[in-house]
Amino acid sequence: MRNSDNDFIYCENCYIRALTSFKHLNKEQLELLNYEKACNLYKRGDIVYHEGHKGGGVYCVNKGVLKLYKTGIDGKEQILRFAKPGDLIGFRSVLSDEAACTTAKVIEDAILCFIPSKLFVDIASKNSDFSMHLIRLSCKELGESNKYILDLAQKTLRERVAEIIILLYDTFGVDNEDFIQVSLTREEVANIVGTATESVIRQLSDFKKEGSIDLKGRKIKVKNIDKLRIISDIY
Amino acid sequence: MRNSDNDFIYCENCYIRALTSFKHLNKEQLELLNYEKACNLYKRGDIVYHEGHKGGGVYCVNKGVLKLYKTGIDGKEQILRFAKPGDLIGFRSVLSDEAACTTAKVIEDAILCFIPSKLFVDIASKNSDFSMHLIRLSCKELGESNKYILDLAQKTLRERVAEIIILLYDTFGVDNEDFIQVSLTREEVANIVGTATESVIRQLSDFKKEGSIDLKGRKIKVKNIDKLRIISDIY
DNA sequence: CGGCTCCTTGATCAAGGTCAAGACATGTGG
DNA sequence: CCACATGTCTTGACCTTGATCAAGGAGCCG
Repeated sequence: MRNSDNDFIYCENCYIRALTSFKHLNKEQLELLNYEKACNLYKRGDIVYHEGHKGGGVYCVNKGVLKLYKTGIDGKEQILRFAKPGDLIGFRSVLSDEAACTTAKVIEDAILCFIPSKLFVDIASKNSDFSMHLIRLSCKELGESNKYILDLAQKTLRERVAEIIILLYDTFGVDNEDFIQVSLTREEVANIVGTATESVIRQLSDFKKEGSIDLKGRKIKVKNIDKLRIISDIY
Repeated sequence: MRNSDNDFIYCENCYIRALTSFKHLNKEQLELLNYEKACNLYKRGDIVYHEGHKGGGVYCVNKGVLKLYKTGIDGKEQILRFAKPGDLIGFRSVLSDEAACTTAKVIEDAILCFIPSKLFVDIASKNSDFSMHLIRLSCKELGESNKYILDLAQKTLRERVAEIIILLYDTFGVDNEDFIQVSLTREEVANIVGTATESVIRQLSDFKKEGSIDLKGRKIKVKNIDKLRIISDIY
């Protein structure tokens, strides 16, 4: 984490705010938020918070990309989701008053605004539009987690890898050459799919042979998204 | 579902209410709830709501046990959680305004009180104690789902079966002979663990040979919970 | 009794994990 | 500029886990 007073963001003018639950704040709450929040620059590899620690607050992603993961046997990561501009992270543990159940690590240099628990909970309990938006958020995430449980339990590796490519495609979009705009190591992809690095590599090169994708270093080019959708069995 | 006017439950006197988010209602809201809710008796096997359908409301479990599952390939169920007295089901889809992502099926005869969406959302948006309690609920569930994703992705069958026995133990308790007080078919156990019926059977008989459990029909007697905890690798 | 459903066990097989080795890319210091 | 080290990627060989198939047993009910 780096101090970056010159990067100070005024909530009033923050265009990211429209994407978040904070769009429901009234003027007074917005001023409080602006006053109490702290914006900081984070570099690739920085850890924002650690699994098991009580989070002191919530982070609003203004710029960059993070991965949220749990650490399992032998330190193997299981990536649960990514966070990008407009996403709120750490609110689960703050709202349920439990320790963080994931670790948040920066994978693309980021600007994060920190909002202290107290203020966050305070606003939530006073502003029903805000809190209803949060409920919708956590219920949506819950739906996604439940879906992924089914996938892990029942789908084959091939189906899951196809599904993850689609997820990355939908989450990060593609550049003008159809390369997905995120750079993950093979190991990281494996840690989303829930498999071994070698297995992901094999599956990716199968998809390449079949003409569904192309590979250029860490970048994945999507050539036939429909084929992948059929494989991943989204019905 | 059966009508059961004689089973009518007055929210004011309902001792289950103290266990639920409804304990935060004021007198007026409680009267509304009492007036608008509908209590019904359900028999084992009854389906309360179906995956994919827009839920018309939320159910409060007064008595009985239900399983909540998603249906996967070839109709194979993945059980996500159970609901017992004091639990609220169906609120995820109501609050996120999505279709139900699970099916709710009765496994022990139940009394459920139905609360229409409109009333439920209305109360949530007006009563912040109530809505904060709901947030906490969904965030907790989210934490559990995330934990299970890690388990499915990284743990062996043996570890997962041990873990599920502990889950059932904690959720349903034991009778005076240490038998877990829930009756699940082997297939249902397999559908929690995320594996084949035969694999669960083999693992259970292994645990029996090792002296961790005893089996009597569908009932599981826990003989050495600590050993199971070590196996399931909860640290 | 026959006809269910569920449970159990054995045999077989494939998916995918693990191990090992080499390729490739990148960065560093001499 | 080269030699070397480091980290990631890739491929092949092998082996384990657990899925699948098949058959028989136990319990229950009309």
